[in-house]
This record gives sequence, structure tokens and C-alpha cells, in this order.
Amino acid sequence: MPLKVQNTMSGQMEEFQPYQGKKVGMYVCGINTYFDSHMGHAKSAVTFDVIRRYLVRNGYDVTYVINFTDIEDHCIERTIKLGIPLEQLTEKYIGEYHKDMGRLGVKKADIYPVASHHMDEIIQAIQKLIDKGFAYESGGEVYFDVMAVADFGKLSHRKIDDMQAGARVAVDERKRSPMDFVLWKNKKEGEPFWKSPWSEGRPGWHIECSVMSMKYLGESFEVHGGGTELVFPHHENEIMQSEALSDKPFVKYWLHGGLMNIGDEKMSKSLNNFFTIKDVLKDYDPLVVRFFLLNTHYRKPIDFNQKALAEAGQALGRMQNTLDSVIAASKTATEGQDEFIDRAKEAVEKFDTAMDEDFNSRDAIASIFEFARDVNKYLESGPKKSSLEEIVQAFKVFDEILSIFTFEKDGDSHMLAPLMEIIIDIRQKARADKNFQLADEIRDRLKEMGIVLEDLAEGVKWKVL
RNA sequence: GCCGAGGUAACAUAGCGGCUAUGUGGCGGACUGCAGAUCCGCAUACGGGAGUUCAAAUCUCCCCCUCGGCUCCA
Repeated sequence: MPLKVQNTMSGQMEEFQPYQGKKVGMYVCGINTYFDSHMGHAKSAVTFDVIRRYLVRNGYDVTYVINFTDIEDHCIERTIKLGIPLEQLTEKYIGEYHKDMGRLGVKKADIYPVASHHMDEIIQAIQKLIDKGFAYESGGEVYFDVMAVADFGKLSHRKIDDMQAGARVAVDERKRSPMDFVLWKNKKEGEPFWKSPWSEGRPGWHIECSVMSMKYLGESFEVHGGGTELVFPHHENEIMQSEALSDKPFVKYWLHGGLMNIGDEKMSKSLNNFFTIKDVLKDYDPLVVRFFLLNTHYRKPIDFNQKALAEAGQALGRMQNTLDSVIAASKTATEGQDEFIDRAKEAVEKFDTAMDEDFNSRDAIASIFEFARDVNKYLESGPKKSSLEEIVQAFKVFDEILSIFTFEKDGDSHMLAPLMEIIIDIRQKARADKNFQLADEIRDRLKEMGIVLEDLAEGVKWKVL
């Protein structure tokens, strides 16, 4: 089954096909480096992490680029307020970003370009746009001339005339058209600035991404991602700038993720209703958070709340529990295999089929739950070693993409197993003597240190939480 | 106003022409000294209205509601 992706540009599902062979360039808009990342950023990072992992699983040679925007109002405001150089602020939050995302199991991108390190290229690009007649200078500022491009709005599907320019902010009188956007702006008093042919100032937000993505991925590349709120104006403007510069199609597939909401509002820094990743990880296992994010299709919004996270913990625990049992059983199972080995292979196929449909991780997870139920049944029917190993392999495939399972627990030391055998033996004797008080005490005290006992018909099972 | 994404059982999510789904929670069983885990079963669905079709949650049209975008924002 071929991989299909929902392309915002066409509004349709399209078969995924790189420009050349197996090479895939992938660019995702990262964060503004002035504050700790919140759960909305986590959703984006995890979404595209999974997409990247799945592309790699399908044999694509992915070059993944995530940018950091450090030349932007909030960063500048912050650097002035704290009285530290911009560079220092940028570095601090890049470090925090990597820490947070690392804890969430997000694999590192190949390149993390920083806007302020690309000033020469940005200025050159702006000059080129002026030279080619796509931009104009006005009072030390440079604007992109929207009227100079024929296909305005092809990503967001809107027409210039239909929009209420200045609906929320007054139109700048220096612009020729209200839809024109700034490429270079004058510095304000006390702000960091760079020298340019037009004025001492700084670049606009959109041009930074055009320049950095094309620098590292070429003038045309395959995948560009981000949250839906970036479709307009940011990505629309990126397209206009990039294609004006290169005269080539910019990006083949536009992938947009749904937003993280709180109640009926999106989570955002400016609305001040955000939960930072650090705060959430104080209360929840990173694997649970990751599962929570992947249990909804990436293009849909997710409502952030404690109940949903708790539920995610329960649900993930169900699957992990099955995995634990399989691993434990495989240590003592009889050699050989049986027909369940095919069920394990089928599980991987179902998983891939779901992921092939625009990275439908939710559907993929549902298939794992079904598999887990079958596995649980199988475990009670005298499982064979090879089949159990095949099940573990299947979970390894799921985990290669989702990264939500644990295969080895910290407490798994060589001494622990024989020690537990002794304790369980003694407790079984107490139970045989109907000394339930002692039996319960042993169980309770083990639980306190994170070891759970389960009395089953076929014997006592233990596991480390 | 315009563009986009949605409205699925108690809740949260998939599905998107015929196979009634997945998890959490609830109820009832099996197992059990108890607890937990696990299994089996039950209940409660497709925003409203018209239409197309042998057949619609899935297609068409109209309406209602929610969110996002048209300032910065993953």
C-alpha cells in the first residue's frame, strides 16, 4: 500500500512521491526562542517526529530541518527587558527546547538553523526580490508586493478581495496594498539591529523561513509542516517569496497539524492559557504524554485536560501490560512456534496500513489494542517461544514509530528474579496456611517499592512498575 | 463577510457507500481468600432537514452549532 498524505495545498489526499528517488526534504516551523515550550509545541514536535520516523521506515532518506526564530517581537522585547544579548537568550531557549523535546522522545532533526545566523542570506534574498520586481522599499522598510504574483492565496484558498485587511490591525500607509507584508523593518529605539542597504533594522518573520528552508533543502523540497494557524499568512507568504526567488515550485506537500486547545480556545502564549512541557512532565510520564498526543489524528485539534491525560495513562498501561507479560512469558516458554506468529505479522501490516493513510496514528493505535487483546488470550493457551518473540518484534516496530513502549525496566536486575522467586514462595506458603494477613502485607510492601504481584490461576506474576 | 477544519454512544477518538469500531468509564459474568490484571458479554452513536441509492455515519443540497485563520503564535 502506498503512503498517502493530505496536502493542504490541494485539499486532498495524494500519493506520496518525492521529486527524486527516495530523497525527502522536510522543513517544520519551530519555536520562537523566548520562553519554555508549551504543550502546543509538543504536539507539533511529536507529530512531525512520527511523520519523519515513518518516512524513514518506508526507506526514505529524510533531511529534516527545524528552524528557530529569534528575530521577532517577543524575543526582542525579552532581550531588552532582561538586558542580555539576543544571542544569549536564543541559546538558552534552544537548550531548553532540546531538553524538553528530548524527554518526549522526539528525535533530533538534522539541522536547526537560527534566523539571526542567516542575516547575509536574508538581506541578499530581499535585494533579489527588489531586483526582480517583487518587492519595493518605502521609508527604509521593504515590502513584498502581493500584486506582483499571479497566484496569491493558493495554499489558504483565499482571494485578496475577500479578506478584511486591517480587520484587527490598522493598515500601514506605507504599503501599496493592504496585503503586502514586510520583508525588512526599521529598528526601533533600543532594539538590536542589522545593517542593510535600506536601513538599520531587522527582517520580517516570513522571509527568514524562506531563506533557511531553501538554503538547506534546495529551492524545491517535499514536505513543509507546521500548525494550522500558520497557513495564513506565514506559509502563504513563504510560498510567494520562495517562488518569486527561484521561479520554481517551492514545496510539494504541505502538512498542517491541528492545534492544542484548552476548553474551547487554542493554547497559546499570548492567551496565557498554556501548560509548559516541563510542568506537564512533573505530573505525567513522558510516554503517556506522547501517547496522548498520538491518540488523535495529527490534523485534528486536541483538548488538553487532566482527565484526558489520566485516561491516556490507563490506556497506554493496558498495552504496556500486555508487552510486559509477553516479555516475561518468553523467558520461560517452551521452544517452537505456532500459528500465532502470523497474527503478529498481521498486526504489523495493520499498523502500516493505518499509518499509510496520512499517518493515522490513532487508527494504528486502535489496531495495537486489538492485537493486545488477542495476545492476552494467546498468553493463556500455552504460548510458544518463537511466537512470543515475534510479538515482541511487532511491538518494536510500533515503538520505532510511536516510541511509547518500554522494553526493559530499570529494576530488571539479575538478582531480582531469583529474589522474587523466594519471596513469592514464602508468600504462597502463607496463603496455603490461610495467613492472608501476612500475604497481604508482603504484597503491600512490595507495591510500595514498585513491584506488583498478581495472583493468577496459573501462578503468581510479578512486575516492576 | 471570506477561507479552512470539525460536529460519532457517558466521555474521548477512528471509520467516510453494505462488515456498527478503539480506549476510558458503567453494568453483568468467568477467574479469585481479597485486590489487581486478564477474558467473555451488555447498554448507550453517527448535529438537524431534504435528496440520490437496492443500501448512507459515509455521496449531494440546505440549515444550525463549535474551533482556527484573515495582527504575533506550533
